[in-house]
Amino acid sequence: MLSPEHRDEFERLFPFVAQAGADFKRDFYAACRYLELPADVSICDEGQQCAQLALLLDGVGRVYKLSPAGREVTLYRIEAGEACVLTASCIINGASFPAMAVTETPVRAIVVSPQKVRGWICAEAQWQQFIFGLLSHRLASIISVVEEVAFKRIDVRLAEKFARCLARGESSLQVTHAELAADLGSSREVVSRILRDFAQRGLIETRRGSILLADRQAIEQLSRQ
Amino acid sequence: MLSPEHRDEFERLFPFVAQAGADFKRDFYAACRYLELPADVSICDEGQQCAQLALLLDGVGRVYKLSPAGREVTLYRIEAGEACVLTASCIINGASFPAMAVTETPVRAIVVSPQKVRGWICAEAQWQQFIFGLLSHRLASIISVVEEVAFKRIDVRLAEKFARCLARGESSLQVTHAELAADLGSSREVVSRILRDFAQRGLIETRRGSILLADRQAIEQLSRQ
DNA sequence: GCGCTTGCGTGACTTTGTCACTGACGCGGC
DNA sequence: GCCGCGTCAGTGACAAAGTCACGCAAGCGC
Repeated sequence: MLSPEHRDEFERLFPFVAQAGADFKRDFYAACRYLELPADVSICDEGQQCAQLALLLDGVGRVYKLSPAGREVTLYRIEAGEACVLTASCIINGASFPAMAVTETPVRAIVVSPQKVRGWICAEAQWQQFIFGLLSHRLASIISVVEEVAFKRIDVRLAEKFARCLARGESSLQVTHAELAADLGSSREVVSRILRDFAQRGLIETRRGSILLADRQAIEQLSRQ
Repeated sequence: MLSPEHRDEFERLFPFVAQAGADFKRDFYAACRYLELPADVSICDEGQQCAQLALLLDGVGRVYKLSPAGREVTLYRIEAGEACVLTASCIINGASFPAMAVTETPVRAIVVSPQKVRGWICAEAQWQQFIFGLLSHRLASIISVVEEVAFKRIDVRLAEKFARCLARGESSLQVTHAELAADLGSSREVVSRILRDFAQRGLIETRRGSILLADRQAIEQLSRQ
Protein backbone atom coordinates (compact mmCIF):
# COMPACT_ATOMS: atom_id res chain seq x y z
CA MET A 1 0.00 0.00 0.00
CA LEU A 2 1.39 3.38 -1.01
CA SER A 3 1.30 6.65 0.93
CA PRO A 4 -0.35 9.69 -0.72
CA GLU A 5 2.97 11.61 -1.12
CA HIS A 6 4.52 8.72 -2.96
CA ARG A 7 1.44 8.44 -5.14
CA ASP A 8 1.72 12.04 -6.27
CA GLU A 9 5.40 11.70 -7.02
CA PHE A 10 4.76 8.45 -8.85
CA GLU A 11 1.98 9.83 -11.04
CA ARG A 12 4.12 12.74 -12.14
CA LEU A 13 6.73 10.33 -13.43
CA PHE A 14 4.40 7.57 -14.65
CA PRO A 15 1.32 9.30 -16.08
CA PHE A 16 -0.17 6.06 -17.40
CA VAL A 17 -1.63 5.22 -14.01
CA ALA A 18 -3.51 8.50 -13.82
CA GLN A 19 -4.93 7.84 -17.28
CA ALA A 20 -6.22 4.40 -16.36
CA GLY A 21 -9.59 3.59 -14.79
CA ALA A 22 -10.32 4.05 -11.08
CA ASP A 23 -10.47 0.29 -10.49
CA PHE A 24 -6.98 -0.30 -11.83
CA LYS A 25 -5.67 2.68 -9.90
CA ARG A 26 -6.99 1.33 -6.62
CA ASP A 27 -5.73 -2.15 -7.38
CA PHE A 28 -2.36 -0.78 -8.45
CA TYR A 29 -1.73 1.31 -5.36
CA ALA A 30 -2.91 -1.48 -3.10
CA ALA A 31 -0.49 -3.92 -4.71
CA CYS A 32 2.72 -1.98 -4.97
CA ARG A 33 5.39 -1.16 -2.43
CA TYR A 34 7.81 1.70 -1.83
CA LEU A 35 11.50 0.81 -1.68
CA GLU A 36 14.78 2.60 -1.01
CA LEU A 37 18.22 1.25 -1.85
CA PRO A 38 21.69 2.69 -1.21
CA ALA A 39 24.22 3.18 -4.01
CA ASP A 40 26.33 0.29 -5.34
CA VAL A 41 24.20 -2.62 -4.25
CA SER A 42 23.40 -5.55 -6.48
CA ILE A 43 19.77 -5.68 -7.61
CA CYS A 44 19.78 -8.83 -9.69
CA ASP A 45 22.47 -11.27 -10.80
CA GLU A 46 22.81 -13.36 -13.90
CA GLY A 47 20.61 -16.45 -13.80
CA GLN A 48 18.32 -15.29 -11.00
CA GLN A 49 14.55 -15.17 -11.23
CA CYS A 50 13.20 -11.64 -11.04
CA ALA A 51 11.43 -11.13 -7.74
CA GLN A 52 9.76 -7.87 -8.73
CA LEU A 53 9.54 -5.12 -11.32
CA ALA A 54 10.92 -1.75 -10.15
CA LEU A 55 9.59 1.61 -11.41
CA LEU A 56 12.18 4.24 -10.50
CA LEU A 57 11.22 7.46 -8.72
CA ASP A 58 14.78 8.61 -8.30
CA GLY A 59 18.39 7.51 -8.79
CA VAL A 60 20.16 5.46 -11.46
CA GLY A 61 20.46 1.74 -12.02
CA ARG A 62 22.89 0.08 -14.40
CA VAL A 63 22.30 -3.18 -16.26
CA TYR A 64 25.43 -4.83 -17.63
CA LYS A 65 26.90 -8.03 -18.96
CA LEU A 66 29.84 -9.60 -17.14
CA SER A 67 32.27 -11.85 -19.04
CA PRO A 68 33.89 -14.89 -17.40
CA ALA A 69 37.22 -13.01 -17.65
CA GLY A 70 35.74 -10.17 -15.58
CA ARG A 71 35.17 -7.61 -18.32
CA GLU A 72 31.89 -5.67 -18.48
CA VAL A 73 29.66 -3.80 -20.96
CA THR A 74 26.76 -1.75 -19.79
CA LEU A 75 23.62 -2.54 -21.74
CA TYR A 76 21.59 0.40 -20.46
CA ARG A 77 20.84 2.60 -17.47
CA ILE A 78 17.47 3.10 -15.79
CA GLU A 79 16.52 6.51 -14.44
CA ALA A 80 13.53 8.20 -12.85
CA GLY A 81 10.34 7.50 -14.81
CA GLU A 82 11.71 4.27 -16.29
CA ALA A 83 11.55 0.61 -15.36
CA CYS A 84 13.88 -2.29 -16.02
CA VAL A 85 12.72 -3.93 -19.23
CA LEU A 86 14.82 -6.98 -18.80
CA THR A 87 13.00 -7.64 -15.57
CA ALA A 88 9.71 -7.15 -17.36
CA SER A 89 10.82 -9.41 -20.18
CA CYS A 90 11.93 -12.13 -17.77
CA ILE A 91 8.70 -11.94 -15.87
CA ILE A 92 6.67 -12.19 -19.05
CA ASN A 93 8.31 -15.29 -20.42
CA GLY A 94 9.41 -16.79 -17.12
CA ALA A 95 13.09 -16.71 -18.06
CA SER A 96 15.99 -16.05 -15.74
CA PHE A 97 17.73 -12.68 -15.79
CA PRO A 98 20.49 -12.74 -18.45
CA ALA A 99 22.63 -9.92 -17.00
CA MET A 100 23.65 -8.07 -13.85
CA ALA A 101 21.95 -5.05 -12.33
CA VAL A 102 23.27 -2.64 -9.67
CA THR A 103 22.33 0.75 -8.24
CA GLU A 104 24.80 3.45 -9.31
CA THR A 105 23.31 6.05 -6.96
CA PRO A 106 20.85 5.70 -4.09
CA VAL A 107 17.56 4.60 -5.63
CA ARG A 108 13.92 5.11 -4.62
CA ALA A 109 11.40 2.98 -6.46
CA ILE A 110 7.94 1.47 -6.54
CA VAL A 111 8.00 -2.29 -6.87
CA VAL A 112 5.38 -4.64 -8.26
CA SER A 113 5.15 -8.40 -7.96
CA PRO A 114 5.55 -10.63 -11.05
CA GLN A 115 2.00 -11.95 -10.63
CA LYS A 116 0.57 -8.44 -10.86
CA VAL A 117 2.82 -7.48 -13.76
CA ARG A 118 1.50 -10.45 -15.74
CA GLY A 119 -2.09 -10.02 -14.62
CA TRP A 120 -2.30 -6.36 -15.58
CA ILE A 121 -0.81 -7.00 -19.01
CA CYS A 122 -3.84 -9.09 -19.85
CA ALA A 123 -6.36 -6.79 -18.24
CA GLU A 124 -5.19 -3.17 -18.37
CA ALA A 125 -4.65 -1.30 -21.62
CA GLN A 126 -2.61 1.51 -20.03
CA TRP A 127 -0.28 -0.87 -18.26
CA GLN A 128 0.07 -2.88 -21.43
CA GLN A 129 1.06 0.18 -23.41
CA PHE A 130 3.57 1.11 -20.76
CA ILE A 131 5.26 -2.28 -20.85
CA PHE A 132 5.20 -2.38 -24.65
CA GLY A 133 6.87 0.99 -24.83
CA LEU A 134 9.52 -0.17 -22.40
CA LEU A 135 10.32 -3.27 -24.43
CA SER A 136 10.34 -1.70 -27.83
CA HIS A 137 12.38 1.34 -26.86
CA ARG A 138 14.95 -0.77 -25.11
CA LEU A 139 15.23 -3.06 -28.08
CA ALA A 140 16.28 -0.06 -30.15
CA SER A 141 18.70 1.15 -27.50
CA ILE A 142 20.42 -2.21 -27.19
CA ILE A 143 20.79 -2.42 -30.95
CA SER A 144 22.68 0.84 -30.81
CA VAL A 145 24.96 -0.73 -28.20
CA VAL A 146 25.73 -3.53 -30.67
CA GLU A 147 26.49 -0.91 -33.28
CA GLU A 148 28.83 1.00 -30.97
CA VAL A 149 30.73 -2.05 -29.82
CA ALA A 150 31.03 -3.58 -33.27
CA PHE A 151 31.89 -0.53 -35.35
CA LYS A 152 33.14 2.43 -33.38
CA ARG A 153 36.61 3.21 -32.15
CA ILE A 154 37.06 3.61 -28.45
CA ASP A 155 38.45 7.13 -28.59
CA VAL A 156 35.31 8.22 -30.45
CA ARG A 157 33.06 6.45 -27.96
CA LEU A 158 34.85 8.14 -25.07
CA ALA A 159 34.48 11.50 -26.79
CA GLU A 160 30.75 10.79 -27.29
CA LYS A 161 30.41 10.10 -23.60
CA PHE A 162 32.17 13.35 -22.74
CA ALA A 163 30.07 15.25 -25.28
CA ARG A 164 26.88 13.96 -23.63
CA CYS A 165 28.15 15.27 -20.29
CA LEU A 166 28.87 18.66 -21.83
CA ALA A 167 25.39 18.69 -23.36
CA ARG A 168 23.98 18.20 -19.85
CA GLY A 169 26.04 21.20 -18.72
CA GLU A 170 28.62 19.15 -16.82
CA SER A 171 32.22 20.18 -17.35
CA SER A 172 33.77 17.34 -15.38
CA LEU A 173 32.91 13.79 -14.41
CA GLN A 174 33.69 11.75 -11.33
CA VAL A 175 34.70 8.39 -12.77
CA THR A 176 37.74 6.17 -12.69
CA HIS A 177 39.32 4.82 -15.85
CA ALA A 178 38.19 1.35 -14.81
CA GLU A 179 34.55 2.52 -14.61
CA LEU A 180 34.76 4.05 -18.08
CA ALA A 181 36.23 0.81 -19.40
CA ALA A 182 33.42 -1.24 -17.84
CA ASP A 183 30.88 1.11 -19.36
CA LEU A 184 32.28 0.80 -22.89
CA GLY A 185 33.14 -2.89 -22.68
CA SER A 186 36.86 -2.23 -22.99
CA SER A 187 39.76 -2.56 -20.58
CA ARG A 188 41.26 -0.11 -18.13
CA GLU A 189 44.67 0.06 -19.81
CA VAL A 190 43.18 0.97 -23.18
CA VAL A 191 41.06 3.73 -21.64
CA SER A 192 44.05 5.05 -19.68
CA ARG A 193 46.19 5.22 -22.81
CA ILE A 194 43.51 7.07 -24.79
CA LEU A 195 42.87 9.50 -21.93
CA ARG A 196 46.61 10.22 -21.65
CA ASP A 197 46.47 11.02 -25.37
CA PHE A 198 43.43 13.27 -24.90
CA ALA A 199 45.19 15.06 -22.06
CA GLN A 200 48.36 15.60 -24.12
CA ARG A 201 46.23 17.08 -26.90
CA GLY A 202 44.52 19.36 -24.37
CA LEU A 203 41.00 17.89 -24.68
CA ILE A 204 40.81 16.99 -21.00
CA GLU A 205 42.70 17.17 -17.72
CA THR A 206 42.88 14.08 -15.58
CA ARG A 207 42.77 13.94 -11.80
CA ARG A 208 42.69 10.90 -9.56
CA GLY A 209 39.09 9.67 -9.90
CA SER A 210 37.86 12.51 -12.10
CA ILE A 211 38.20 14.10 -15.53
CA LEU A 212 37.90 17.78 -16.46
CA LEU A 213 36.52 18.46 -19.93
CA ALA A 214 38.76 21.25 -21.16
CA ASP A 215 38.30 21.67 -24.92
CA ARG A 216 34.60 21.49 -25.72
CA GLN A 217 35.08 22.12 -29.44
CA ALA A 218 37.60 19.34 -29.93
CA ILE A 219 35.61 16.85 -27.86
CA GLU A 220 32.44 17.47 -29.83
CA GLN A 221 34.27 17.28 -33.12
CA LEU A 222 35.87 13.94 -32.23
CA SER A 223 32.52 12.60 -31.00
CA ARG A 224 31.13 13.13 -34.50
CA GLN A 225 33.82 10.66 -35.67
CA MET B 1 -7.95 -12.50 -47.81
CA LEU B 2 -6.19 -15.80 -47.31
CA SER B 3 -6.77 -19.09 -49.14
CA PRO B 4 -7.67 -22.18 -47.03
CA GLU B 5 -4.35 -23.97 -47.77
CA HIS B 6 -2.37 -21.01 -46.55
CA ARG B 7 -4.56 -20.82 -43.46
CA ASP B 8 -3.78 -24.39 -42.50
CA GLU B 9 -0.07 -23.91 -43.02
CA PHE B 10 -0.20 -20.67 -41.09
CA GLU B 11 -2.03 -22.13 -38.10
CA ARG B 12 0.45 -24.95 -37.77
CA LEU B 13 3.27 -22.42 -37.43
CA PHE B 14 1.37 -19.73 -35.49
CA PRO B 15 -1.00 -21.56 -33.15
CA PHE B 16 -2.07 -18.37 -31.36
CA VAL B 17 -4.62 -17.61 -34.08
CA ALA B 18 -6.34 -20.96 -33.65
CA GLN B 19 -6.54 -20.33 -29.89
CA ALA B 20 -8.21 -16.95 -30.32
CA GLY B 21 -11.92 -16.29 -30.68
CA ALA B 22 -13.82 -16.80 -33.91
CA ASP B 23 -14.32 -13.05 -34.40
CA PHE B 24 -10.63 -12.34 -34.32
CA LYS B 25 -9.91 -15.28 -36.59
CA ARG B 26 -12.32 -14.00 -39.23
CA ASP B 27 -10.98 -10.48 -38.94
CA PHE B 28 -7.40 -11.71 -39.06
CA TYR B 29 -7.75 -13.82 -42.19
CA ALA B 30 -9.74 -11.11 -43.92
CA ALA B 31 -7.02 -8.54 -43.20
CA CYS B 32 -3.81 -10.36 -44.04
CA ARG B 33 -2.11 -11.12 -47.34
CA TYR B 34 0.07 -13.89 -48.69
CA LEU B 35 3.47 -12.87 -50.06
CA GLU B 36 6.41 -14.56 -51.80
CA LEU B 37 9.87 -13.06 -52.15
CA PRO B 38 12.98 -14.39 -53.91
CA ALA B 39 16.34 -14.75 -52.12
CA ASP B 40 18.65 -11.78 -51.58
CA VAL B 41 16.17 -8.96 -51.88
CA SER B 42 16.03 -6.03 -49.49
CA ILE B 43 12.99 -6.03 -47.21
CA CYS B 44 13.56 -2.86 -45.24
CA ASP B 45 16.36 -0.30 -45.10
CA GLU B 46 17.64 1.82 -42.27
CA GLY B 47 15.42 4.82 -41.63
CA GLN B 48 12.36 3.54 -43.50
CA GLN B 49 8.90 3.28 -42.02
CA CYS B 50 7.68 -0.29 -41.75
CA ALA B 51 4.93 -0.88 -44.29
CA GLN B 52 3.82 -4.20 -42.80
CA LEU B 53 4.60 -6.94 -40.30
CA ALA B 54 5.66 -10.25 -41.87
CA LEU B 55 4.96 -13.63 -40.26
CA LEU B 56 7.19 -16.19 -41.99
CA LEU B 57 5.82 -19.46 -43.35
CA ASP B 58 9.08 -20.48 -44.93
CA GLY B 59 12.60 -19.25 -45.67
CA VAL B 60 15.07 -17.10 -43.76
CA GLY B 61 15.40 -13.36 -43.30
CA ARG B 62 18.44 -11.59 -41.88
CA VAL B 63 18.36 -8.34 -39.91
CA TYR B 64 21.70 -6.57 -39.66
CA LYS B 65 23.39 -3.29 -38.90
CA LEU B 66 25.51 -1.62 -41.57
CA SER B 67 28.32 0.75 -40.59
CA PRO B 68 29.18 3.83 -42.64
CA ALA B 69 32.46 2.09 -43.54
CA GLY B 70 30.50 -0.83 -45.01
CA ARG B 71 30.98 -3.38 -42.23
CA GLU B 72 28.04 -5.46 -41.01
CA VAL B 73 26.84 -7.39 -37.95
CA THR B 74 23.80 -9.57 -38.10
CA LEU B 75 21.45 -8.88 -35.21
CA TYR B 76 19.24 -11.92 -35.75
CA ARG B 77 17.61 -14.17 -38.30
CA ILE B 78 13.90 -14.79 -38.75
CA GLU B 79 12.69 -18.25 -39.73
CA ALA B 80 9.40 -20.08 -40.23
CA GLY B 81 7.02 -19.46 -37.32
CA GLU B 82 8.67 -16.18 -36.37
CA ALA B 83 8.07 -12.53 -37.17
CA CYS B 84 10.36 -9.55 -37.34
CA VAL B 85 10.29 -7.92 -33.92
CA LEU B 86 12.01 -4.80 -35.00
CA THR B 87 9.19 -4.22 -37.44
CA ALA B 88 6.70 -4.83 -34.65
CA SER B 89 8.59 -2.51 -32.36
CA CYS B 90 8.73 0.24 -34.98
CA ILE B 91 5.04 -0.09 -35.71
CA ILE B 92 4.18 0.10 -32.04
CA ASN B 93 6.06 3.27 -31.29
CA GLY B 94 5.92 4.79 -34.76
CA ALA B 95 9.71 4.85 -35.10
CA SER B 96 11.71 4.27 -38.25
CA PHE B 97 13.51 0.98 -38.80
CA PRO B 98 16.99 1.17 -37.21
CA ALA B 99 18.64 -1.58 -39.30
CA MET B 100 18.63 -3.42 -42.62
CA ALA B 101 16.65 -6.53 -43.50
CA VAL B 102 17.09 -8.92 -46.44
CA THR B 103 15.87 -12.35 -47.50
CA GLU B 104 18.65 -14.94 -47.32
CA THR B 105 16.57 -17.62 -49.05
CA PRO B 106 13.27 -17.39 -50.92
CA VAL B 107 10.64 -16.40 -48.38
CA ARG B 108 6.91 -17.05 -48.10
CA ALA B 109 5.05 -14.99 -45.52
CA ILE B 110 1.76 -13.62 -44.30
CA VAL B 111 1.78 -9.84 -43.98
CA VAL B 112 -0.34 -7.60 -41.79
CA SER B 113 -0.79 -3.82 -42.00
CA PRO B 114 0.54 -1.55 -39.21
CA GLN B 115 -3.00 -0.38 -38.41
CA LYS B 116 -4.14 -3.93 -37.73
CA VAL B 117 -1.01 -4.78 -35.74
CA ARG B 118 -1.72 -1.84 -33.44
CA GLY B 119 -5.46 -2.41 -33.28
CA TRP B 120 -5.19 -6.07 -32.33
CA ILE B 121 -2.68 -5.33 -29.60
CA CYS B 122 -5.33 -3.35 -27.76
CA ALA B 123 -8.14 -5.76 -28.46
CA GLU B 124 -6.85 -9.33 -28.75
CA ALA B 125 -5.18 -11.15 -25.89
CA GLN B 126 -3.70 -13.89 -28.07
CA TRP B 127 -2.16 -11.44 -30.52
CA GLN B 128 -0.86 -9.38 -27.63
CA GLN B 129 0.84 -12.41 -26.11
CA PHE B 130 2.36 -13.28 -29.45
CA ILE B 131 3.86 -9.82 -29.91
CA PHE B 132 5.06 -9.70 -26.30
CA GLY B 133 6.82 -13.00 -26.72
CA LEU B 134 8.47 -11.75 -29.89
CA LEU B 135 9.77 -8.62 -28.21
CA SER B 136 11.00 -10.16 -25.03
CA HIS B 137 12.70 -13.14 -26.66
CA ARG B 138 14.45 -10.94 -29.15
CA LEU B 139 15.64 -8.63 -26.42
CA ALA B 140 17.43 -11.57 -24.84
CA SER B 141 18.87 -12.71 -28.15
CA ILE B 142 20.26 -9.29 -29.01
CA ILE B 143 21.86 -9.04 -25.58
CA SER B 144 23.72 -12.22 -26.36
CA VAL B 145 24.93 -10.57 -29.57
CA VAL B 146 26.37 -7.72 -27.47
CA GLU B 147 28.06 -10.28 -25.29
CA GLU B 148 29.58 -12.11 -28.25
CA VAL B 149 30.84 -8.99 -29.95
CA ALA B 150 32.21 -7.42 -26.78
CA PHE B 151 33.84 -10.42 -25.12
CA LYS B 152 34.52 -13.32 -27.43
CA ARG B 153 37.42 -13.94 -29.73
CA ILE B 154 36.63 -14.39 -33.38
CA ASP B 155 38.13 -17.86 -33.67
CA VAL B 156 35.83 -19.04 -30.88
CA ARG B 157 32.81 -17.39 -32.48
CA LEU B 158 33.62 -19.06 -35.80
CA ALA B 159 33.99 -22.40 -34.05
CA GLU B 160 30.61 -21.83 -32.37
CA LYS B 161 29.03 -21.21 -35.73
CA PHE B 162 30.56 -24.40 -37.10
CA ALA B 163 29.50 -26.35 -34.01
CA ARG B 164 25.90 -25.21 -34.52
CA CYS B 165 26.04 -26.51 -38.08
CA LEU B 166 27.40 -29.85 -36.86
CA ALA B 167 24.61 -30.00 -34.28
CA ARG B 168 22.11 -29.63 -37.13
CA GLY B 169 23.80 -32.56 -38.87
CA GLU B 170 25.53 -30.44 -41.51
CA SER B 171 29.15 -31.32 -42.20
CA SER B 172 29.84 -28.45 -44.57
CA LEU B 173 28.53 -24.95 -45.19
CA GLN B 174 28.17 -22.94 -48.36
CA VAL B 175 29.45 -19.50 -47.35
CA THR B 176 32.19 -17.17 -48.43
CA HIS B 177 34.66 -15.68 -45.96
CA ALA B 178 33.08 -12.29 -46.59
CA GLU B 179 29.64 -13.60 -45.56
CA LEU B 180 31.04 -15.07 -42.36
CA ALA B 181 32.73 -11.74 -41.62
CA ALA B 182 29.47 -9.84 -42.16
CA ASP B 183 27.68 -12.26 -39.88
CA LEU B 184 30.15 -11.85 -37.03
CA GLY B 185 30.75 -8.13 -37.50
CA SER B 186 34.38 -8.64 -38.44
CA SER B 187 36.29 -8.26 -41.70
CA ARG B 188 37.01 -10.67 -44.48
CA GLU B 189 40.78 -10.67 -44.03
CA VAL B 190 40.52 -11.60 -40.36
CA VAL B 191 38.15 -14.46 -41.10
CA SER B 192 40.42 -15.67 -43.89
CA ARG B 193 43.45 -15.69 -41.59
CA ILE B 194 41.64 -17.64 -38.90
CA LEU B 195 40.22 -20.13 -41.39
CA ARG B 196 43.69 -20.70 -42.86
CA ASP B 197 44.80 -21.45 -39.31
CA PHE B 198 41.89 -23.83 -38.75
CA ALA B 199 42.71 -25.58 -42.03
CA GLN B 200 46.39 -25.96 -41.10
CA ARG B 201 45.35 -27.49 -37.79
CA GLY B 202 43.02 -29.86 -39.62
CA LEU B 203 39.73 -28.55 -38.16
CA ILE B 204 38.32 -27.70 -41.57
CA GLU B 205 39.03 -27.88 -45.28
CA THR B 206 38.34 -24.81 -47.36
CA ARG B 207 36.97 -24.76 -50.90
CA ARG B 208 36.03 -21.76 -52.97
CA GLY B 209 32.70 -20.68 -51.50
CA SER B 210 32.39 -23.51 -49.00
CA ILE B 211 33.91 -25.02 -45.88
CA LEU B 212 34.12 -28.69 -44.90
CA LEU B 213 33.97 -29.36 -41.18
CA ALA B 214 36.63 -32.04 -40.75
CA ASP B 215 37.45 -32.41 -37.06
CA ARG B 216 34.21 -32.36 -35.08
CA GLN B 217 35.92 -32.94 -31.72
CA ALA B 218 38.33 -30.05 -32.10
CA ILE B 219 35.66 -27.66 -33.40
CA GLU B 220 33.33 -28.39 -30.50
CA GLN B 221 36.15 -28.07 -28.00
CA LEU B 222 37.20 -24.68 -29.36
CA SER B 223 33.58 -23.51 -29.44
CA ARG B 224 33.46 -24.05 -25.68
CA GLN B 225 36.29 -21.46 -25.51
C1' DG C 1 54.72 7.74 9.92
C1' DC C 2 53.20 2.89 8.30
C1' DG C 3 50.72 -0.09 5.80
C1' DC C 4 46.69 -0.82 2.62
C1' DT C 5 43.72 -0.07 -0.84
C1' DT C 6 42.69 2.01 -4.96
C1' DG C 7 43.78 4.41 -9.18
C1' DC C 8 46.80 5.00 -12.71
C1' DG C 9 51.08 4.44 -16.01
C1' DT C 10 53.97 1.38 -18.75
C1' DG C 11 56.26 -2.10 -21.82
C1' DA C 12 55.88 -6.23 -24.30
C1' DC C 13 53.14 -9.02 -26.77
C1' DT C 14 48.73 -10.92 -29.03
C1' DT C 15 44.60 -10.28 -31.48
C1' DT C 16 41.86 -7.71 -34.48
C1' DG C 17 40.98 -4.29 -38.11
C1' DT C 18 42.54 -1.76 -42.35
C1' DC C 19 44.74 -0.92 -46.74
C1' DA C 20 46.49 -2.04 -50.93
C1' DC C 21 47.61 -5.50 -53.62
C1' DT C 22 47.89 -10.14 -56.01
C1' DG C 23 46.59 -14.38 -57.66
C1' DA C 24 43.25 -17.92 -58.57
C1' DC C 25 38.96 -19.96 -59.77
C1' DG C 26 34.74 -20.43 -62.61
C1' DC C 27 31.59 -19.04 -66.01
C1' DG C 28 29.94 -17.21 -70.36
C1' DG C 29 31.08 -15.78 -75.03
C1' DC C 30 33.56 -16.54 -78.99
C1' DG D 1 39.70 -24.38 -76.42
C1' DC D 2 40.91 -19.92 -74.64
C1' DC D 3 39.79 -15.07 -73.33
C1' DG D 4 37.95 -11.86 -70.30
C1' DC D 5 35.73 -10.72 -66.24
C1' DG D 6 33.74 -10.91 -61.79
C1' DT D 7 34.10 -13.07 -57.45
C1' DC D 8 36.77 -15.23 -53.86
C1' DA D 9 40.73 -15.81 -51.26
C1' DG D 10 45.72 -14.88 -49.61
C1' DT D 11 49.33 -11.59 -48.09
C1' DG D 12 52.37 -8.06 -45.96
C1' DA D 13 52.57 -3.98 -43.45
C1' DC D 14 50.77 -1.30 -40.20
C1' DA D 15 47.28 0.71 -36.71
C1' DA D 16 44.05 -0.04 -32.99
C1' DA D 17 42.60 -2.76 -29.17
C1' DG D 18 43.10 -6.30 -25.56
C1' DT D 19 46.13 -8.88 -22.17
C1' DC D 20 49.68 -9.61 -18.80
C1' DA D 21 52.70 -8.31 -15.44
C1' DC D 22 54.52 -5.07 -13.39
C1' DG D 23 55.51 -0.53 -10.52
C1' DC D 24 54.32 3.76 -8.43
C1' DA D 25 51.72 7.08 -5.90
C1' DA D 26 47.72 9.32 -3.78
C1' DG D 27 44.58 8.96 -0.06
C1' DC D 28 42.95 6.66 4.23
C1' DG D 29 42.89 4.53 8.81
C1' DC D 30 45.52 3.61 12.57
